[in-house]
Amino acid sequence: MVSNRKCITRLSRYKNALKRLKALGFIKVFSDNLSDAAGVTPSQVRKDFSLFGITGNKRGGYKVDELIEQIQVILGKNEIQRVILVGAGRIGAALLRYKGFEEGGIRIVSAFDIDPAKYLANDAVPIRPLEEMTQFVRDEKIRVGIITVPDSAAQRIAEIMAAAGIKGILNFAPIQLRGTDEVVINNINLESELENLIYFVNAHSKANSAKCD
Amino acid sequence: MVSNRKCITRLSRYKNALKRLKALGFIKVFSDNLSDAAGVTPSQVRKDFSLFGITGNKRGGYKVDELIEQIQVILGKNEIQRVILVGAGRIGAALLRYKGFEEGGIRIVSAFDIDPAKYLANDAVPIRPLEEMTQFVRDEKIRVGIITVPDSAAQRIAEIMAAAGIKGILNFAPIQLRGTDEVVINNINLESELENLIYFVNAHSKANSAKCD
DNA sequence: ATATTTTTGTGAATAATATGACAATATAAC
DNA sequence: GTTATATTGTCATATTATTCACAAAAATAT
Ligand SMILES: NC(=O)c1ccc[n+]([C@@H]2O[C@H](COP(=O)([O-])OP(=O)(O)OC[C@H]3O[C@@H](n4cnc5c(N)ncnc54)[C@H](O)[C@@H]3O)[C@@H](O)[C@H]2O)c1
Ligand SMILES: NC(=O)c1ccc[n+]([C@@H]2O[C@H](COP(=O)([O-])OP(=O)(O)OC[C@H]3O[C@@H](n4cnc5c(N)ncnc54)[C@H](O)[C@@H]3O)[C@@H](O)[C@H]2O)c1
Repeated sequence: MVSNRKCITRLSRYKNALKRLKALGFIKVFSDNLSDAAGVTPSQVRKDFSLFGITGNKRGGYKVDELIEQIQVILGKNEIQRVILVGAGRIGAALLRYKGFEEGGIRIVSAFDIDPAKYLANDAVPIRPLEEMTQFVRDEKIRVGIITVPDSAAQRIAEIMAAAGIKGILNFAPIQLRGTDEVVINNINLESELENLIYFVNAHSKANSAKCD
Repeated sequence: MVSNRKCITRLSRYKNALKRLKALGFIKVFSDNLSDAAGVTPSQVRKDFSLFGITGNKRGGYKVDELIEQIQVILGKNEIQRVILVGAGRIGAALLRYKGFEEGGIRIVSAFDIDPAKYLANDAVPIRPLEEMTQFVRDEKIRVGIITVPDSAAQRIAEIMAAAGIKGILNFAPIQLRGTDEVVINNINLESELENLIYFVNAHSKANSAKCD
């Protein structure tokens, strides 16, 4: 098992780049085509592949179709990944209705909320009472959940998810949920992403005005 | 200038942790309180601070208020950061209406779209025709933009933004926009975040079933 | 057939990050 | 005041990630 976040993220990038290259008619690629398309170095590509036991052909590169297939298997894309979401508010609803996940083999099968005004039993993705979540997760053997509730509720929802058997959580609430041996957590903090960007924009403009001295 | 993404992200985390600690009544903190609250090691905290020239008192720790203030200045939170958004669709609308950014000193001052059905001249955050963006950015000296248009339009919007004088872009479209010397880009790919999570959930369950052999 | 070229796969070298260790020093205890 | 104690700030060390370099292998050219 490769336990390097960045490396897995690159794998997603390679997969996306490969799909573009395939659409452009490429049948095979070399590590430097792919690295170009993915914005990394060729040796990074080869090293990553080596880590996952992906092999190509000396002087022949990699067959695009096979490569996509191999990466997809590593990323679990050989089967549809069923996911639930808790908190059908603004951002939750945006995610629920996004078609792109399904195209990538990720299906949000149900949402849950505490607000009865949000319930929608017969939608493409039903929105159900929170109380039904635990049973649903157990019955459907769901392992991945998305949290889009207010920060004050996030920790509690994470605990309910973990107790129900969820093994991975994508959390959008602006609190840093801590993972355990049992549950992997990926915290997305959009304000922090903006702060990060703003820091670099400011640092950059200072560096440039310094250059002008 | 510190040019380490992770380090800036930690700074956001410290800031958030400090605000929580302050709410709990802390007047001063030590590197190990803070590291606990932020989920890093104490030496990481001190190392980061040292990098930014933040100093405390030997045996006295750091005064919470001063520390928050210093970090906020580094992150540009001493002034309101004005930001625009292009693509007032599902995810764009969720971001537009999110109150949390304003609380953190980040204000989305206007959105832009090509679909006249989306225009809303007199909303809290107006949604205007895309054609008005360039002028708006110039007049208002906006430096940061958020892209929430379909992937097919993202590259073009990024170029228009750059030409108008935008220096930093937070991109939600699932294509990897490439930064330049002039423009910093932070790509958020939510599908890739889910793929990442799913990889670790699967890898973990395999590792555990292996343990059971 | 043989030589030349191209490209992989990987171990070694380098670079980037994080942790550890501890001297310096401020505070508190006596 | 003196001693003991706690905590920072930073340099040394360890760990992790990336790039380099090149032998091995396959394809192509001669
Ligand atoms: N909207 C954004 O653009 C945005 C941006 C960054 C972060 N976030 C974060 O995402 C989260 C959701 O934001 P939002 O704007 O969608 O908020 P929202 O208020 O629109 O939606 C929250 C939803 O969660 C539901 N909810 C509340 N408590 C619950 C509970 N205990 N169990 C189940 N459901 C519960 C509410 O009924 C509501 O439907 C927040 O933590 C917010 O900080 C949102
Ligand atoms: N909705 C989600 O949850 C989600 C999740 C992951 C990624 N994304 C990505 O975010 C982006 C937006 O997704 P969405 O679901 O909000 O889509 P959407 O179709 O709801 O919204 C897109 C908006 O962009 C506008 N638009 C299109 N072309 C434009 C142009 N050239 N200039 C200005 N505006 C333009 C459209 O009029 C529309 O309002 C997409 O790239 C999508 O892949 C969305």
